[in-house]
Amino acid sequence: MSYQDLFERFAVQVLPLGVSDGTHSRFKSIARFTSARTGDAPFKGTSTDQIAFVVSGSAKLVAQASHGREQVVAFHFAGDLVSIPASTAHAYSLCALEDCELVYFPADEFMRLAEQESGMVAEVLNRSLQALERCREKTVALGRKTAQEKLAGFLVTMSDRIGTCSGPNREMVLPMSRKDIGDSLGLTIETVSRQFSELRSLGLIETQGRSGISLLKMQGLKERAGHVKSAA
Amino acid sequence: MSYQDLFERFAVQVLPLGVSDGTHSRFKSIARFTSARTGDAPFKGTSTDQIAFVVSGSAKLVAQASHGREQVVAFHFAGDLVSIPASTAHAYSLCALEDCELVYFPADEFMRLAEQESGMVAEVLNRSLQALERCREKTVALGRKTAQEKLAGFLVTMSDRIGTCSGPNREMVLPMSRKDIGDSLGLTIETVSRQFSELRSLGLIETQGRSGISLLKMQGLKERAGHVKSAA
DNA sequence: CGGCAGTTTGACAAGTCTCAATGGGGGTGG
DNA sequence: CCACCCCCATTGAGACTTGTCAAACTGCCG
Repeated sequence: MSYQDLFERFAVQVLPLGVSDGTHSRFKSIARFTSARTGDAPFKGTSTDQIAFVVSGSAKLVAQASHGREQVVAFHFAGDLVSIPASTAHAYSLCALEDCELVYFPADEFMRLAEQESGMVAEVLNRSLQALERCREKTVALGRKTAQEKLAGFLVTMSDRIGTCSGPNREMVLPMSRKDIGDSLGLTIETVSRQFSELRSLGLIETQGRSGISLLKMQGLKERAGHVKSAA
Repeated sequence: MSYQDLFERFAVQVLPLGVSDGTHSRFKSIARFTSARTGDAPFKGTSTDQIAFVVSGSAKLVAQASHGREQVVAFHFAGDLVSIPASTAHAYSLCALEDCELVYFPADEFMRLAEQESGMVAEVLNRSLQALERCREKTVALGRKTAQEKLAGFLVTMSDRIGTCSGPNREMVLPMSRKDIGDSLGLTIETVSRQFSELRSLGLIETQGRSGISLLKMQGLKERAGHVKSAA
């Protein structure tokens, strides 16, 4: 896809309707582009905050702790806007799960421009609040849930984001490996695998190959995710 | 403190400089006020998103999972703006650690008004991004750190927010109990207590009574917090 | 079809949780 | 102002979930 087209995808989804031509072209002048192949981490070691828009593909936002430990902070898909902080206590990077096309900006310039269009800041704020909400939910899972609850909750959440309906079931193709899932849930590969087997033997899911998943009993999965009753 | 004064505290810290009188008074007209005594949770069970400004005191944002498990998602102090979501998979509430004075708003009305002042949305966005950053750092701690690293990191972070310098050391009075700390770090009271003892016997901290803490060796604590080297 | 990376499964170790008892701080009432 | 008492914190022993190490298996790609 041409840079022109990539930018337009960003503009349609993020710039508010009726944005002035001037703002449109100013964003275009500071936009940068990159294609990341699976496994690439284009922002690794960045010394300034970045804002990236995922035009296509999927990616994981990874934080690195000492002793080579990695924590997946969030997964992102086409249409998502991701803020990638410069290194603080932990080093962050955005790593492609599938080949990705990205439009990105230095965060400070992006914010400066955005402030000139109030609808634009509001759009970014909405997306940030959504990211905050997801991060809070992940916090609860990491802090207070068992391995099985973590995986059940993960599958339910993912099916909302990338799943398709198939009769009463939901199906999806996970773009991430068992290691990525483990690094996201604070578990090891082995524990993730054991819990997949457990959910399979409980009849809650079926798997097709390495990445195909069918959720057979959404209700049962949600119950096992350890949510509070009020959440229907 | 009078409602008038409470609102002015909010206005000075959150409304942008040079905001119009109209906006100022519109915010004032939707503002609500409450005083929470230690242990009170004024937004428990709210069915709509709320935005709260902490004028004085300190509070914890708590998420409730099944089986009575609680996860402290964030601690907040005077001057903080907190977004409290209506219940989703988990029920959230803001609970006072010390007596609090709060100014709050229904989130939807707040956002609608904010959008009319671009500087206002930008201010809220900045604060949200800071909250997101803190939440991400917590995610790393919960997912990939040992009990000792969690507590060391917690003490370092808290000292940045509420600590005072005392020669080469940093001192603080923690407003939260061991249970709150455990619920924040995904640990039990007992494990938190054991790690306090361990850090004490390593000569990294001293404690005065239940809540007084002196951090004696910041460098040593940061190393034990499991941060990556690059973070000086 | 063959090789390899990723996944599954098993046995064992370790860190944290649970349950229980003791100790101490700090607030309250005399 | 002091003493008492209750709640929180600390410490200990044993159980359990998850991590670690190792081996076998299997999709998937060339």
